[in-house]
Amino acid sequence: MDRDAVDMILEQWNKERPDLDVGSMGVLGRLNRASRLASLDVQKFMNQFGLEPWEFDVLATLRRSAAEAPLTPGRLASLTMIGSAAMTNRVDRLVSRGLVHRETNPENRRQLLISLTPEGLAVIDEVVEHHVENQQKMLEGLTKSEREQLANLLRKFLLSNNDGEPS
Amino acid sequence: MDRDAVDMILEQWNKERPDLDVGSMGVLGRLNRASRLASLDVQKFMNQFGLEPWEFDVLATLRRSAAEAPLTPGRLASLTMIGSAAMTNRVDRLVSRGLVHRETNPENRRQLLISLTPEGLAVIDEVVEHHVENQQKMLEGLTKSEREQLANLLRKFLLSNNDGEPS
DNA sequence: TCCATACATTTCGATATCAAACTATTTGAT
DNA sequence: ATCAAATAGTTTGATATCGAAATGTATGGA
Repeated sequence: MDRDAVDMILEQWNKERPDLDVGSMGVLGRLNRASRLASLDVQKFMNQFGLEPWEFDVLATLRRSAAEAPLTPGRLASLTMIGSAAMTNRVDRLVSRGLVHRETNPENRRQLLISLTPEGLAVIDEVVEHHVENQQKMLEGLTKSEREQLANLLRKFLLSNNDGEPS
Repeated sequence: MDRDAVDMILEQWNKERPDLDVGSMGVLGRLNRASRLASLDVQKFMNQFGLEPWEFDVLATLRRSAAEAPLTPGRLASLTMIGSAAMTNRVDRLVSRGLVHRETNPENRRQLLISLTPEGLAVIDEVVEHHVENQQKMLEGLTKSEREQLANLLRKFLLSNNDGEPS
């Protein structure tokens, strides 16, 4: 197995601070870098479709939640793990692009209901297809069995650290 | 094995778009969530020491690079994976906190050399010790063997996607 | 009915980032 | 030696985010 950037960092620490056990840093450092790398790839990919990653995020969340849609801004915010203030901004722009609808809930006028327009539905249904293909390409360096191992280890990590499931 | 938030998302996709193979989304989605979770933990941890994560990042990079220090802002920026403009800002504030030194390189006056002050050295040497302990806690849910597997799988992912090693 | 309280969302102020423009210095070709 | 191109860092302007305060709406008890 070849060495990566994190191996070098750990080696530097071992030279400077041999008293530290940096094994965990090897895991969490790579977790960070891998996530960043994947995000950059997604960014480049989405831009080819004229979308920002956050736009894809919102549209995809609405699309896959069709069974419980329409969603409120608050629920959308918690599902996409951003604050409600940021979601106001996102919805604003998606509305002005004609991809989502924002209407007050007649049954509770404190709430707004956000739903995909026909245009938004068409966009997300098209893009998500290419998106999963692109994700498969990103993981081509791993065998099917390795991908499953990785998913299982990450799931275990998430569960053991109380990853907040969307309530 | 218990189910996590990503399992639910994949299930939603399977209901709405059974034609899509979302296996890879299971890997990359968890990668994102895990990285985010770890970052939030680090943020909370660092705040207990009166540091922001970005401050720790810069100090740690300088500390572990002692053999090749002092570093220029540009090199620091590339090692910490941010733009040079952001590094100008970071160094400004670390200087004003008295944790690093900024001086022009007499041998090439285009460059600046950034180095830890004695105070900065004391801070990072203290904090990094607790930091690795905290990281170990985060990974307590995995066995030693699982942690190694995870590191190896992530390394393979990084290498197969040309993770830019710091030149 | 009225009002205090709770809730959902938006607005505001502050922060950190990036890309592009700008300044200063060095290098290299003539 | 001179000047154009390359390099290093900073400044500027725009963007997205967050937490806290503000706005508007609903609920429940007196």
